[in-house]
Amino acid sequence: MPKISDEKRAARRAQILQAAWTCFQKEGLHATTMDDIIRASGLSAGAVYSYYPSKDDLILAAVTNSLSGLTALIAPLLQASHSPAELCRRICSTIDRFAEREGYDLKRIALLGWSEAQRNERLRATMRQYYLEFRGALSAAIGGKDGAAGRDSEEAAKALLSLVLGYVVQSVVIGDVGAEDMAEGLETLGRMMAVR
Amino acid sequence: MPKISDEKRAARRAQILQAAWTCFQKEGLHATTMDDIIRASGLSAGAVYSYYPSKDDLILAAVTNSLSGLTALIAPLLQASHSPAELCRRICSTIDRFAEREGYDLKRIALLGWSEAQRNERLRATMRQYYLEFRGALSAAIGGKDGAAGRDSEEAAKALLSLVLGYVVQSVVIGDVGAEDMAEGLETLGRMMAVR
Amino acid sequence: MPKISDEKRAARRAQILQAAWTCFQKEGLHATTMDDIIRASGLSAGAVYSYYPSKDDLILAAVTNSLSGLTALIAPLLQASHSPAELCRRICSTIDRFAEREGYDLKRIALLGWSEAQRNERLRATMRQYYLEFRGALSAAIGGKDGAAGRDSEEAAKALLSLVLGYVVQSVVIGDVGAEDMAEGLETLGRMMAVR
Amino acid sequence: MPKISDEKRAARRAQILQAAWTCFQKEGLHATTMDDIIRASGLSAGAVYSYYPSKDDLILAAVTNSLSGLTALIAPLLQASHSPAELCRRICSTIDRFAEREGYDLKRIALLGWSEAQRNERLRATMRQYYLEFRGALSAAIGGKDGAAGRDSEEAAKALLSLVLGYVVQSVVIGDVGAEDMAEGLETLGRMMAVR
DNA sequence: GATGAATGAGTCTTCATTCAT
DNA sequence: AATGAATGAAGACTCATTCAT
Repeated sequence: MPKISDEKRAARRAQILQAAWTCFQKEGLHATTMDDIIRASGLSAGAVYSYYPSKDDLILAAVTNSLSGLTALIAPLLQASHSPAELCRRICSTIDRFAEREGYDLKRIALLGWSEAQRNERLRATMRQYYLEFRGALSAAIGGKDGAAGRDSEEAAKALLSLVLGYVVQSVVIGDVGAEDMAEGLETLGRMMAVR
Repeated sequence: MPKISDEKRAARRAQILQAAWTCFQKEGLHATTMDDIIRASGLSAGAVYSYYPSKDDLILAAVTNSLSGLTALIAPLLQASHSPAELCRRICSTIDRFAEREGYDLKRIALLGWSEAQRNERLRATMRQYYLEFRGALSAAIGGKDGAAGRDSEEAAKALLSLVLGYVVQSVVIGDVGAEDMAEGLETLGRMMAVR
Repeated sequence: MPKISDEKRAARRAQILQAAWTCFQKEGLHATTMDDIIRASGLSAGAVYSYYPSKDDLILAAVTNSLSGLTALIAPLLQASHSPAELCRRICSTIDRFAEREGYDLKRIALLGWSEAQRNERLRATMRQYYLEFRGALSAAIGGKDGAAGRDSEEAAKALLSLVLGYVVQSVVIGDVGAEDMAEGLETLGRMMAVR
Repeated sequence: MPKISDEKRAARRAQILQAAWTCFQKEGLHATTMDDIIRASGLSAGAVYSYYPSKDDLILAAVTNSLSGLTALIAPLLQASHSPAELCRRICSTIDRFAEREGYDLKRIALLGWSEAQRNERLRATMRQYYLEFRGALSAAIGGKDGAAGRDSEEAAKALLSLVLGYVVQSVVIGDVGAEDMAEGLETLGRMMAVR
């Protein structure tokens, strides 16, 4: 029987993760020092290190956690039957809503994560896996509609994922895009190609 | 060594930038030390610092330089009349080709830049400006075709840019996408929406 | 290492300050590197920096500390009633004695401090305040004797302070003066002026 | 026959020294970089180094030069017959006047020099020699009056020199003293001792 | 003689991590 | 289990001096 209950442990981990998130997104992954996180968490250095044995673990956990949090929110959207544009709009909106939570902006974390993934093997593998699964779900959601899964819906899912990822980039780097833009832009592009 | 010629100066700057690129993309922006760059450049610390007064300047120059190099390659594509899917394919292909140059991968630099832009004012402004102009050119290239500029082609350009940015992200983070996927995926999505 | 006691903290600060003093007076303020001090203190770089956040802080602390140490020694002299010459002799002797402590020469520190004060705002303010107070006490000690405070004793205090400061300079730069010289020199000057 | 005339050489040396003075007094001896001096002098690095082979030489030259400049101004005062107080007033006034010259404050240079002398053998020897001679002249000027040179006038000269040196320190560090204060303060002290 | 670009050892400081208490 | 003081290996940057042209 551990001296500390499992719930307590989980609560501590969440507390630390929350502090890390807040710091990471405010300062970036590298400009954030362990001391920043330690202070923000209200715990001692030793305590933080007993829960997360290194800064890299904390980064991995922060990214993983935010990714799976998002998945939970998006999964339901993929069950219903929507047009690609509608699906795109809903996914982007959901990301926006997720991003608005106190002290935590998923979009910024995402950009930080992609950057970090380039030199962090474990993080890269985790993110790769996540995006692969997400894209698979996207493919199923699209392809399921007309039974024509396979190559076509794979490519469509890649394009759709790009729209979502590109939306995140534009939001953070340019800042003047909304979920509507993606959906309606996609429809316009569709019409332009149909005209031919 | 009396006054150095302007060409020589430019050559030195390029030499340093090349060294910085190589290191940045191999190690990431922060894991790369000035010492790495100095050693890779074959110059002394003082020499490097006399050309670029700080690491941040070097980062800004590396990103700016890669962005404008890309612009030069992409601009011609925007003059010809292509369908959105075709345009998308060509842009992505061009990025791929640009990325294949020795010791220099634009896509990775892009991800690093987006991440860094979040805490580097100057870099953020520079990138924002660049993407805004690129998207403007995209809008003109699309809208010009059927005379329907304005809101519609703005949104279409936003979607198209997302496709390209998302392509970059998927290339680096997942690694299994090609320019074809974006183009054909977009066409499939168009068909799916037309069917309705 | 859990919370350290206040005495221990103070002891550490003193230990570092002592190391700094020794180095400063041996090498001068700027020729002394933080590494010198760190090595002399027997602590690690991080430890030293956790007690004094910068080299400037260490300089300020070293000067302030030596000034206030001296004050404690001189204050009693100002209570008793002495002729100006006698007062001058006693102050200079006290400085000499203070200077003889192991690894610490107040006179040299003083010269270093005056020099540094010219480009260190905080140090300048601190020293100015100290000398002003010391001169005030001198004025009171002199003026109190014959009830003639005011302008006269102010000027006399300025002259007396000069005698002391000049004694410090001559001691360090020339090296052939003693407390006696100041006292008897002053008396001689007095006699020379009285004769007229 | 040198390629450059002797006058030209001397002019160049003076030009460099003037630049050095200005920088030294503005920034201090160590905060002034050779580059500062080089830029202020309007010459090239190589040129400056051909006239003064090191920064230490420049420091020594700047201090020596200012000391001998002062000597020239003070020497005449020592010829005339003045009371000690009067002599003190005149010397201090002369220093003040000397200090007011454009871009050059003797007092500040003096403090910098004393500090530097502690770790610069050559500078220390030079200054020591200068002050010894100055004090000798002082002793002669005082002692000459009543023919009683020797121990008494030696001590009186030491005290008088202290008055002057202390005046410089108080001027720079406190800032509220004038030549009058020294003279009248000395007279007051004399009277106070005579009363006894 | 003059130039100024280049050198590179040396400076101050930070910060992820450990471990004695 | 928890604490937080201590560690020390880097890191970014500077600057007196040199020497090829």
